[in-house]
Amino acid sequence: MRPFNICKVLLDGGDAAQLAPESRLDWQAHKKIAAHKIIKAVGEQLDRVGVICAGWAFRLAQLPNGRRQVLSILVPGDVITPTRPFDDTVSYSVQALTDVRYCGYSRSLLNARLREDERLLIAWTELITAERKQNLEMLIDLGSLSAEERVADFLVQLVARLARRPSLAQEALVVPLPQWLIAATLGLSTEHVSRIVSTLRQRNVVESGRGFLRIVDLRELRHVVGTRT
Amino acid sequence: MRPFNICKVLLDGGDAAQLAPESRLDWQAHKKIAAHKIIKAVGEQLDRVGVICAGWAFRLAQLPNGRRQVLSILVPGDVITPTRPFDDTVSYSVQALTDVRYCGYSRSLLNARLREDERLLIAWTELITAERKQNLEMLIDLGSLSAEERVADFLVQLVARLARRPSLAQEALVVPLPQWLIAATLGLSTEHVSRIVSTLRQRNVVESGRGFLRIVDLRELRHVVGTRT
DNA sequence: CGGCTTATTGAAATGCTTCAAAACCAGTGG
DNA sequence: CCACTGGTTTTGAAGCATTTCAATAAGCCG
Repeated sequence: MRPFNICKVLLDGGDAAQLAPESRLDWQAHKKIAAHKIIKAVGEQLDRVGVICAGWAFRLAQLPNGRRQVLSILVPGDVITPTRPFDDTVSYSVQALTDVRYCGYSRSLLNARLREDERLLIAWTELITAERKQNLEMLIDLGSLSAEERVADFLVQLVARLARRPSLAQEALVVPLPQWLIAATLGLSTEHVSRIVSTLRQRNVVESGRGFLRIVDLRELRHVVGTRT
Repeated sequence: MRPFNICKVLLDGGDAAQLAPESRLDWQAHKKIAAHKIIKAVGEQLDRVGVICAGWAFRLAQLPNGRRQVLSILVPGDVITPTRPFDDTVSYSVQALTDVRYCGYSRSLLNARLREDERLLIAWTELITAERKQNLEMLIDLGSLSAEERVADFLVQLVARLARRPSLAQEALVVPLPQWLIAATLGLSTEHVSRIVSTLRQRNVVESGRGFLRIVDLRELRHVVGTRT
């Protein structure tokens, strides 16, 4: 597996298949991280901007009271710390969900290129805008939707994101998410998520198993969201 | 009231008092908008980047089912569309809460300056990062906190933001928010917000009246958040 | 004043959580 | 290869936080 080139990722909307690294960005050989390990811890200093080449990860906020809120799910092609070409500290930890391979590019070189190349700067801006939009959609979900609608919308959004990555198209409808992760993302209890997934399974909308979930009837899933949305 | 200069806003962390416009940014005389009017509608094209000079506003998502989710509160010095120096369409409407004065700067000239001046680009990046952080904090609130904790944390965060603006310091503890707005921000019903505000008032933590709320005991408010956070 | 938006309060309904217990599955070491 | 272990999923029942419904009161604007 070759690394994602961050410039291509930026310019081609985050897919760009697997291209050779561009020497000027001072590419760093990809690192491998085992499932459940922490990729970036809170407060860590970053001199590199990482892109996920393979595997899934998630961004997590640990609250003092022990609760955990998942802030976003990261899939191959995603930039691990998108707001960080200039800023160099991590606010929320990023953890591997499955085994993950990612590679890093020099922050300072990337900065320089962003200023040289307007197209690149625009692309990077769009990357951030997209992330922001995801966050806002999530906010709307948590603020205005019922538990079932949240689960449905979450899956619909996730599938939409994956569909934008041609290289992931084949497996796009199987997501490697355990239910506790979905619960922590949507602000629900794992038990309730289990109940919701059960009913969806009975209606043949999804299949599920230990640690994964397969979308069978995307149209119906959209309909669940649309029902009250 | 003189307009906020967007460069100063960026470089000086969003305050910078009221400075004369910088001709190179093609400053536009500030516009006045009455309370409750829409400043920017969804889908509108923007050739200018706006900064609020006076008054409060909010960013709103209108759901098909009629529910409304407030995405952020905007105070004087805030950039109305922070991700839009490059992108030119509006995803969520922005409405005036009180009477608002704002002024616009040419998007294209700002773009050019961002590329010329590294300090400015960094400052702009930080602006976006701050916005993003606000969104994520909100996500954590909605996902993990009880209703009372949400209200308390919301106020604490808001006061913290205002405190960073020296020019607003005097009035920093009176926020012109009707309860329905707080409810729509935190994903609660207005009735429940009313109940929560009532108990806070009985405990002498806040005072409240039609359309405003005064923070009396910030320390206690923080304690409410800290209790379970 | 009259009308409209905002705030308050109560009682009933509900959606979700919590607690508890069991089944299940994947990996580990004997 | 099997039994053990730890994490995940499932299911049930009770409890609670928040919503909904309904009705009233209270400021504010023309």
